Amino acid sequence: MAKRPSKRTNDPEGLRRRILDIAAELFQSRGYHATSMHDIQAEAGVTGGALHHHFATKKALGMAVIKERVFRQVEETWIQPVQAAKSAAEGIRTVFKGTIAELDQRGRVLGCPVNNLAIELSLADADFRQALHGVFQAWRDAIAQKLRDERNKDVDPEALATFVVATFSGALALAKTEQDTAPIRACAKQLAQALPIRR
Amino acid sequence: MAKRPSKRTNDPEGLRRRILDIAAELFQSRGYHATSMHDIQAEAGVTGGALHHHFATKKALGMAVIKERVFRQVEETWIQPVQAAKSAAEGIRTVFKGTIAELDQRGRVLGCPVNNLAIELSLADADFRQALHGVFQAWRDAIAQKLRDERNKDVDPEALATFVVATFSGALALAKTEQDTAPIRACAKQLAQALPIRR
DNA sequence: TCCAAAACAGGTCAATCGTCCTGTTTATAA
DNA sequence: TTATAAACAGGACGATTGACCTGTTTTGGA
Repeated sequence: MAKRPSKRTNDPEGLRRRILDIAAELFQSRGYHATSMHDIQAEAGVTGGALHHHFATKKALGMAVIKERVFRQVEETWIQPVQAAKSAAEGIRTVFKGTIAELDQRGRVLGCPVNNLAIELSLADADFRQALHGVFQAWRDAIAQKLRDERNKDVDPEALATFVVATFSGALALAKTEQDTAPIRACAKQLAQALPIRR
Repeated sequence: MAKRPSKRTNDPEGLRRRILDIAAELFQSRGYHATSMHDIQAEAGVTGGALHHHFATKKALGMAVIKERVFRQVEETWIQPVQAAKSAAEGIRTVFKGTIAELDQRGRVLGCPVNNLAIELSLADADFRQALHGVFQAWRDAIAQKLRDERNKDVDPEALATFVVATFSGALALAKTEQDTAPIRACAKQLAQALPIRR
């Protein structure tokens, strides 16, 4: 018995994931306000009904992007590598090197996903600010914890972790404006001198 | 003879300056895309005709804000103080300290004006990117030149200057998201250790 | 005094924004 | 099978956006 050619197959999780992926991509490359719901609709290939079904408002979509995409990116590119490294300094160096290599390979520098949204949305909405603050905090905490484990009395773990996060975010902002990884390389070099236990 | 009560007094330069001031303020606190021409019109107390007469497009207004306001802010808060300081390290420390004091006094942290616009506009428009790149360059050059004057063989002036600019921008982004100057203080402390000739 | 250009007033315009509506199809459990 | 809710289609909605237009007033040089 031949199956009637179904016109549609419901896949709520897959659709939701596709919308989130596209939204995260567009929010990073164009910014939140410069990306319209229609853009996301067209780019993801979904109808307005489907988009509204999964995310009733643009803010809900933005919050989901932060909590389910941006946070995960920070976990993957920073938190896990730092935890897995044999020392904080080693982990930080590795992440910088990896970032530079990845961006050199790709054409464009889009900047730091957390920082991009943080700057555009922190003052616009309290919920956005809190969510982004949480991402920064987790990022910083992972580095601080690694530094704490090393029990180096010359090191202030919290301050140094904040310093690393700030420098990375700033370096990517400069690289974005310059469309070149040179600023990141300069910061990686200078930061290496400021990190403990050179080896 | 009593003067006829004139309904209007033309003051093109004053009006232009007022529009630029308001636009710079709104672009910094709300962002470029989140600020409408109507917002600027209302906030500056000018008519649509006057606004359009001085700035035909929003982009033209944005470019003028970058070149005539943001650039000037960087000159005043960074370039001049660094040039006037007895050493680069001393100048950098002074600017950080001044920024912290100013922000602690004020309620809100709006972030770095250059960085705010750079992140939102660098990928959106080539002219914006170039203009903002120029501001970053002037900022960095001033610090690099001061470092070069000191002829310290252990210091790479360009790299260290980039490092300082990145750290400052990133620190203000963190402070903006946290609405607290703590990240800037942490960065100032860590940066001081990385600067040459501690005194 | 006269006149051309600049400065400004006040509103219109199509396009686009985010939201939401009604209807249809698909999946799920009884 | 049947009922019920979730998933999705496709557009409509009023509000707002940036641009710009015509008309009036002011200004400064001839």
